[in-house]
Amino acid sequence: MADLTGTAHLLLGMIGVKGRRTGYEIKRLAERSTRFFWAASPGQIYPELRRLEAGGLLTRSEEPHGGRERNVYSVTEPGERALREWLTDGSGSVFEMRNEALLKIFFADALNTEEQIEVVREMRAKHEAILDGVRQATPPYEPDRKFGYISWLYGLGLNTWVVDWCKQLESDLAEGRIPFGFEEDGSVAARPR
Amino acid sequence: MADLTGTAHLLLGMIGVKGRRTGYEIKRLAERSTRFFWAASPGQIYPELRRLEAGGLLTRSEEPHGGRERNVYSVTEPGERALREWLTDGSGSVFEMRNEALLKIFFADALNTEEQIEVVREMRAKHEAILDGVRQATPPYEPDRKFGYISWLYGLGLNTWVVDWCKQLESDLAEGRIPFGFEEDGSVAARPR
DNA sequence: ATACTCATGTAAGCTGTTACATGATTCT
DNA sequence: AGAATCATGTAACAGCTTACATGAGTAT
Repeated sequence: MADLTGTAHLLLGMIGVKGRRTGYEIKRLAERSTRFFWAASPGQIYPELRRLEAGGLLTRSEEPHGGRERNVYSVTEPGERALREWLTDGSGSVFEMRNEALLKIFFADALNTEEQIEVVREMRAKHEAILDGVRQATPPYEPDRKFGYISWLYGLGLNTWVVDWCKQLESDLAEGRIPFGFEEDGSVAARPR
Repeated sequence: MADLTGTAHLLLGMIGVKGRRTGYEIKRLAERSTRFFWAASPGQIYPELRRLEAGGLLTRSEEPHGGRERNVYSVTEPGERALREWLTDGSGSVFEMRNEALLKIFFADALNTEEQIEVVREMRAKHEAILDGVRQATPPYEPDRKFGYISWLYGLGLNTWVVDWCKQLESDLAEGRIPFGFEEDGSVAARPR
């Protein structure tokens, strides 16, 4: 089977580590867990499940619920091997970020102080909203599945850090206490953080 | 002009806030500044500049350097308005993250302790590499452009936080000191971080 | 009866990347 | 002379999102 996409690894993991599942279940699971660091949309999930089935990494069993269609997927041996391989291959892993609010901050020299503060506030609001989402998605107690909880803690910690960073910057800007002063001699007087 | 893409805002900002520039200059600037939170590839930059010109937000002036083609772009009045509007519209801003190493951690229950630590180490290595890149891109002294420096500090701070988080988790795993214990009664004894 | 959730999927389109192509200039 | 950098661009493709379509079961 050719190179797997990000979504493929997500599906393989969800089914391989957490057990046999339908596309719908994975969709909901992803919405409340991996969404913040690895999003997956239904338009991607369903076709990818079929591809993985065609590639022999998953098997599908039709288990209708009444007259309602339902496809439950399980991992095959090759699928399990592919999953383990991915988890342990030490490959240079993808890390990407798109932060529009930070891009605005990058260009904020063009704004007055009021507006600058507003941009930072906007960024903080964004991450506070994410924090709300993370908190609502507190994982259930599963002693043999600690790593769901660990990555949840990451989301909590990271976004809290960002919110604090914004607060600090907001107050620095509001009180004219410019964060790190540029000295007359050209040196940068970095404020310890 | 229709809704602007992310790249369009980047270009508008680079030219509008930092002054008239060629596509090549923007490409290099983005590589050492916005890359970490808003990437842009040449295959996107050049066509988008042309689109913005066609839309009347930029003007192009041909200024060949010897026999070497060179297009310098400046912001028009509508372009400046569009830039200001974007910077101050308080729109719900994009924040996206794709963190493959964290996805592996999410599924790490399927691994043994050795392998789990290795996955975390991988994640740390990634962010240490990013930190190197950020440090090498230390912005120059520009007293009237503090916000380039501020967003640089963000990159420094954020990635340092992640590296520390990984270190903590690694040692917790290595010393069998499992981070936050699940108690017999089902409660979670969260270790303060 | 109605709305919501379960459940699966497709089609169109957007955004972006990678790889390639071209050619001039400058540095070593 | 050769390598690196300046400079612009295109073509193909990958990946993902949005919106739509369909229909059955369940709760109010």
